[in-house]
Order: sequence, then structure tokens, then C-alpha cells
Amino acid sequence: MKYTKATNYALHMIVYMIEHAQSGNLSLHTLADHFNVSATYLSKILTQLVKADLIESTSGANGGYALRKKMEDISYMDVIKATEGTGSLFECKFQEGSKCLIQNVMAEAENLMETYLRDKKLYEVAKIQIGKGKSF
Amino acid sequence: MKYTKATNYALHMIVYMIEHAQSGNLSLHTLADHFNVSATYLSKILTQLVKADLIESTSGANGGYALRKKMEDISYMDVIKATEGTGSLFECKFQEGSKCLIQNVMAEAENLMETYLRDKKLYEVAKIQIGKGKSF
DNA sequence: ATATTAAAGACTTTATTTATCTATAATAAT
DNA sequence: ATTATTATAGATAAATAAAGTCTTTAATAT
Ligand code: SF4
Ligand code: SF4
Repeated sequence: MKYTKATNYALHMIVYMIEHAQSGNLSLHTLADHFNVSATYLSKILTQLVKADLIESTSGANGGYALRKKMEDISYMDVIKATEGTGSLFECKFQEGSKCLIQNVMAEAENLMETYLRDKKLYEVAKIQIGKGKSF
Repeated sequence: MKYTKATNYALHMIVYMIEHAQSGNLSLHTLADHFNVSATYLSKILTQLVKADLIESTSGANGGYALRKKMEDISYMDVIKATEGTGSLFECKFQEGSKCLIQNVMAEAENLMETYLRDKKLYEVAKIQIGKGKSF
């Protein structure tokens, strides 16, 4: 069980977009170049962030991506949910319906992590990294 | 990111072994039959639990598996570490050495979950399920 | 010596993640 | 209108990881 690379990408995209919030739209091309990752794959991840309403996209010349949500409000968990999905980490395949004690414990553990990550905003990272150069 | 099926198996093995702690060794055959899962695959998982010193195994007739650690002390996290490994959930592949803020936040979140699961013992589930029949 | 049991290794299958390629749609600039 | 620029979507491929099987070996009790 590991976070996917997509989540790593997504977190960095948001941080970068926070740092460049004044620069207008950032194109896929710009982002892919800067982070030196596959453009079309990155595109899918950015689209997930769009669908999660964290960022918005505009087509055409001078288009690209920009933050949609207030930057101070974007939490780690917002991003993680967008890329990892919303299901529980522990899902029993044997007796799916019945909520059991094991599942309750695992869910409560996940809740603790989740609550923490919902409180932590990516803005905090960005602020510190401004002036420190590239984050990736 | 999901817990593997192996973790699900392992948690249930421990619960079952706690419930049958008086019955002497439980053979792979017995366990695989009872839970109706692949014997050789289950074997690998049990071996992981042996290596984690949660249970012990003895070869030969009347051999099998039995708890090694005191049953009241076996936590969810003990089992999870045995099957999922000990690495962090979030591992950055880009600048591995440098501990950054993102990694710190993700690690702290994981810590909260971990601490909770280290405190929760599987014994509690077993006690309740005694008298309620099969757990799987 | 034999039967019973676990462990280990090589391997296959399946599922998931990561990545690419191509076509389509939207928009701005000319 | 046409063209250039941009994002989205779908199909597919490649890479990696998880789940499962098969076979051999080692240990132990009878
Ligand atoms: S900022 Fe942290 S997570 Fe991002 S590339 Fe650097 S080390 Fe990795
Ligand atoms: S006890 Fe819970 S985790 Fe286990 S099989 Fe039943 S529902 Fe699934």
C-alpha cells in the first residue's frame, strides 16, 4: 500500500500553481516541461483536479490551468481524494455488507489521518518554498 | 492506494488463532480450509507473520501455527507491518534524500493512523466474536 | 522409514499504475 | 473563416505490483 505517483504529481501541481497564482493560466506544456514529466499523463491528473473543482481549465490560446478554489483552502486531502479516489483504504471483499469491528477500527484509523490532512493546507508549503526555487 | 488482500487474510488469521489459542497448533490445511482460501498463498502470509514473530510454526505431524506473542499485545499495526512492509505510504521518487515539508506532513498523518493502530489490539475483536460464529 | 507438516523458489496469472498515441473539442488570434 | 493553441477523451501499450499455483526441500513426530 503506497500512495500513487499520480498523487505526488498532483500535490506538486497545486503547490506550483499556488506559487504562480499571479501568472495567469499555466499550460500543460509549461507544467510538463517544468516538472519534466509526460505531458499526456500529467494531463489526466490535471483533469482529475479539474473534476474535483480544485483548479479550472480553459482551452485555446492563452488557456491552461488556474486555481479555482481559494488557495488557502486547498488541503492535502482534497488533492489525495482527487487522485486516489474516495473509497476506504481497507475494504473487505468477503462480507461486504456487514460492518464489522475490524472494518470499524481500520476506518477510524483512516479517519485520524484524513482529519489531519484535511486540516493541512498546501498553501503552507508553497509560502515557504517561494524564494527557495524549484520544489521538484 | 488500498490495503492488500494479504493484510485482510493476516488479520483474520490472527483473530482466529486468538479464538483457538487453546486448541494447540493449527495447520495450514485447517486454516486454508476454514477460510476457504488458497493454501500455498496463505502459507506465504503465515510465514510473514512468523518472521514478524507474531506466531510460530512447527513442522511435522501435529505441527502447524500457534501464537507466539502474548495475544493481548498483538496490535493491528503489528500485523499490517508484517504484510505491508515498513516503508512510508508516501515516498517521493524525485529527491529522495531531502526531507521536505510535503513528506513531513504526509509522514505525520501516517503517524496518527499508526499510533492508533498500534494501540488497538486484535484481542478485542476476538473476544466479541467468540460465540458469534465464524468471522470470515 | 513413513507420513505430516512448513518454507522456499520459480513461475503464472491478474490487476493496477503509468505512459503513449490519436482524435476531438474549445477558444483566441489573425 | 482559417489557423494556431490549448484541453479532453478514448483506446491502447508497457511497466509494475499483487495474487495465486506448482514443485521441491527441510523438519519432525509416529
Ligand atoms: S518537494 Fe518533497 S515531495 Fe516534492 S520532489 Fe521535493 S522531496 Fe519530493
Ligand atoms: S469480520 Fe469484517 S473484515 Fe472480516 S470477513 Fe467479516 S466483514 Fe470482512
